Amino acid sequence: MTTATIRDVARKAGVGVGTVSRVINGSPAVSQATRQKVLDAIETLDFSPNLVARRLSLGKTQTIGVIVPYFTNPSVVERLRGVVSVIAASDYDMVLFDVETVVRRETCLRDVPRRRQVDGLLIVSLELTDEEVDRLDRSDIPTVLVDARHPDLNQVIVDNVQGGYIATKHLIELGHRRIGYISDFLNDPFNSPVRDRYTGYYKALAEVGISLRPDYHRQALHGRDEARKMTHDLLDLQDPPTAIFAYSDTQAIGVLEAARERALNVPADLSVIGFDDIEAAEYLNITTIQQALFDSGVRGSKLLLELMSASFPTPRKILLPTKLIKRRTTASPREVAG
Amino acid sequence: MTTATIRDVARKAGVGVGTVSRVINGSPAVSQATRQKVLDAIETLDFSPNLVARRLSLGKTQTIGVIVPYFTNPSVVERLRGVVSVIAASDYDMVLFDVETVVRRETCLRDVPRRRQVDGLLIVSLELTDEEVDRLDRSDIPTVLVDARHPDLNQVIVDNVQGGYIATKHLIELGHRRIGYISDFLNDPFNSPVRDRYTGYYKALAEVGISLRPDYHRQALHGRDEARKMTHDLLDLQDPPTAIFAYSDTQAIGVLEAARERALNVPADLSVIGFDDIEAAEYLNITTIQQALFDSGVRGSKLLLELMSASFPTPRKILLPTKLIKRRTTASPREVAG
DNA sequence: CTGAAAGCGCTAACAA
DNA sequence: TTGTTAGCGCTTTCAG
Repeated sequence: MTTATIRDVARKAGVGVGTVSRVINGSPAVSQATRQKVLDAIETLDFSPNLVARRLSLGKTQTIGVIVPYFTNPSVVERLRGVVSVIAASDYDMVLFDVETVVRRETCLRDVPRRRQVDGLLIVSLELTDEEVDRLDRSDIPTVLVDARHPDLNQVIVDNVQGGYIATKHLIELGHRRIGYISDFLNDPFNSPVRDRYTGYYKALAEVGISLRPDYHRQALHGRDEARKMTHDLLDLQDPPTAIFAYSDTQAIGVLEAARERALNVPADLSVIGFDDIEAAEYLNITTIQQALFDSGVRGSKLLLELMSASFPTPRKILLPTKLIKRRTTASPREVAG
Repeated sequence: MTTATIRDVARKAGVGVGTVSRVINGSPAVSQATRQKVLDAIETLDFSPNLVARRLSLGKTQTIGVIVPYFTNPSVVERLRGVVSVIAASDYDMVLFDVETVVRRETCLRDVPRRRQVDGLLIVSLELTDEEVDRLDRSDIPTVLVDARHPDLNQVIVDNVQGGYIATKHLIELGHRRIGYISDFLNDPFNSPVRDRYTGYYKALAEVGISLRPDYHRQALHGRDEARKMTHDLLDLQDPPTAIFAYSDTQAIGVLEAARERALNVPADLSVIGFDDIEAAEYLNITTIQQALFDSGVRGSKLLLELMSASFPTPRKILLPTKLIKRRTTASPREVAG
């Protein structure tokens, strides 16, 4: 079936295409009678305006691009849920770019703005280089970062330093002195949260005069299994930590697995605290640091929508707080509790 | 910054727009010298073709629409991961339509095809009425259903009857005779998996002469908490079930919660089996029926890609099997194991 | 091999 | 109030 065009409607209704366009777009400058004729023609032809043509003519795509890395990461998905919830309710379509490789990252970041594919861009959990930001600026496509920082861009971020601090402090207050931290690679230039949480960890330790033990910090690629292995390494130490702070809940689950493999009782033998408060953390009763994942997506897309209707003079930053959620994987260490 | 157009490039290179177009599209009918001139102009102007214009001209959107209900549902997300993985690697953009309300369902299903927004449509876990399918057919946009059935459409589905059967059979073989089933509403016209799994449950019971006890089947809206409540109802019965088959892992988690609230030991006091094998099921060691969630997304999008390049004479159906994953929430009932 | 020109379906400015 | 027309930026004949 070949779809009806505005021209077919015009012919059928015996009017010009301009008039049809006016009716479609609800212009008041059409007489009741003509409007009705056009409406009838639209009805019988089952006409609906071709969006692509409309977009070209308007110079607007009515589309928001969302770039996410690792669609496999539960916290990214949770943010995305927030994004979806507001975009679905808006007049915009949402096109999703999943970035898993460096090549794809580059093509997305370069081509999407340049080809005028989208009216606005939301970038989730992906840190940009200055050069990339420059190019973005030049394309003047409104852009908002969620869970990623850059001085020149609008962003919704979480206070990771505070989160790392709270987590570590919680363990210290329970009486732990030997506290490990397992995380993604600290030197990943695109992952500031890892560093920030580490900073918080460090701050809390320093505050009470516990000196940093480099061997208590392990890093690897993100993942449950990697975390499991790092935990074993940590527990193989002469004087192993009595508590482990995991960079993410996913990793905390790996820690728990390692503990189980060694028949270690959590929290009696080993305290574990995660980060994110994903759903699984609740199921598994993992003590964790909650960050507003869903909400960060909501706030980010709302900010973008605002930005698209009226650009701000200077980039706006929204900082979301974190919160300790005490559950069953943390307790005082044996030597203290006993 | 106003982006360069093909005309700017043509002027700069001193050629016609047609030639530029040929270069962009890799037509061999351009001399090496001209090609180089054009390439240079493109380079200096940082030109990239406007996608919307290209789409209008070609009459193709280079876009695949994906309609999903309940982006909150972990198994839907898992399928989506599969979809994303193949679309991201193709030349198509993916636009995501999240459908949470009836109104949105209707607008999506009606407008997306009619407005020529997409070249192909993937519908996940959403069952269509005949009328909706008719309209889809008339729009002749290639469509594939994932986890949803319809006689006239291409589809990737899972053998839910078999899954329900396997689950129930497993419990029977462990010695259970009083087996409950908690699920979404059976009479939801858009949710055939609920009915199918129920059919499997029924078949397995009938096979060994256990008569169906209506009070052993509870239904409610999907959700963990609803499942928790249904479980309490079941356990309040005079002779409560010794095993519960939950329609989904999410619901199985609710069952587990109820058991914990009653200080019931799982699996000693109560066996629980779920369905889907989402990640949480693994963490929580829930015995479940695995279905190829990710794979269903992969298969569905590949089928769609195929369909878009050459339509099939008759709708294709891919049936994915299910598999029992034994973990720690099922065991023989006390009276038998005793 | 290359340029000119006619669309793709719509919007909006301009006349009438 | 309405019809006509010139684009939007690209692709693709059709001549040459």
